[in-house]
Amino acid sequence: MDPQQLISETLETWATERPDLNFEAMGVGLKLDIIATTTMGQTSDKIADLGINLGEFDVLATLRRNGKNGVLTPTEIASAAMVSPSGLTHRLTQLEKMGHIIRQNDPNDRRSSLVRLTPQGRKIADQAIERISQHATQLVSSFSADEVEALNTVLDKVLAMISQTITAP
Amino acid sequence: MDPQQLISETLETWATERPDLNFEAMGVGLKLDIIATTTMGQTSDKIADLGINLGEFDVLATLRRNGKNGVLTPTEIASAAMVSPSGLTHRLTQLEKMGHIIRQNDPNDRRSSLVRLTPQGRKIADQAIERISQHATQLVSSFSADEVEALNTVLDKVLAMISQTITAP
DNA sequence: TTCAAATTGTTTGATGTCAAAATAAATGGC
DNA sequence: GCCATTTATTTTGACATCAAACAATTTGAA
Repeated sequence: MDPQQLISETLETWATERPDLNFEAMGVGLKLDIIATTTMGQTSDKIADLGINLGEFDVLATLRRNGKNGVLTPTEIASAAMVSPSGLTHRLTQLEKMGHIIRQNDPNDRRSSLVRLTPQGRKIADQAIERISQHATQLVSSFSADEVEALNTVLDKVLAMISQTITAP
Repeated sequence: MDPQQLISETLETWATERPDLNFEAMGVGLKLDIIATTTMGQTSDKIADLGINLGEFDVLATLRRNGKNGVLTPTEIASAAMVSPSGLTHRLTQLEKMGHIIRQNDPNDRRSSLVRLTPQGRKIADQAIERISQHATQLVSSFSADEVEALNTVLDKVLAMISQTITAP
């Protein structure tokens, strides 16, 4: 079913059934969610033939962005990738199997380990980021610079609102 | 890690490592994704004590919005809830266990069935939609009517863009 | 120094989802 | 009317994720 029609129908029928409630804000949230889900799905498709999913890309990207070293601890990666410890362990295991990273002992802390990007992993990360940035650019290609600017401004405001809610639940 | 800082750091470091690429659009996508994920997580928390998750709420809501009948076939629900057939089966099974819906035989088509909202399920749906709409309203409470209007306009434009991409992959 | 508390990464168990196969029934061209 | 095709739902198998329990190690206060 067409997302736009689905959203407008949902809001209209709710307004009929529950005229005591206000659904304008919920409509914004609904749109945001569908946009995010759809675009992320498309992005995932763009890199599928590289053999990685978005979560695994996130790990490679975090390492790739970390300057020349390409070395981080699992804790550091988990924080940057916003993934649970157990989720990260799984991603690292997969990436290690593919040869995109290696796990080494941390000489300073035997509880920890060092995750290092391999040359092959770096290559995959570079190919993926090219496709991902281009796909995003294509999606907003119909917007003017002013419109993108305005969009960024309002999104930043929402993000600030959300951060408040996180720190004070 | 703070989402805003995470996004800005990500964009800055990518710009350093890959100055040949443009990351402005990707930044918009990143913000959208984090906003959607975070707000949906908060929304999920708001209804957790009702014993349902967002997917299950979506099913109840689809039935609740369907006028006085509160009866739909699984296929109709799956289309409206944008969930796979197998995913819907699982949701229906859970909801039936809780007593929020019942599955009846479709007298006109023996392959199909009729999913009916119980009075209990209707009550849960009503409680949930109250909390969800209020939470959304609270999240955009710092925006003026004009700002919400502008946000809706730009989101509609993005949605239209996405629908194109879907129909022509 | 010693040992309780905190930290790090992994394992385990559960959940929710999807794709594909399976099952059952309706439809339509001949 | 027959039978191949389509449609509706469920089942199966796989996967990514998380929370909680766990094992190993470090830290810090008495």
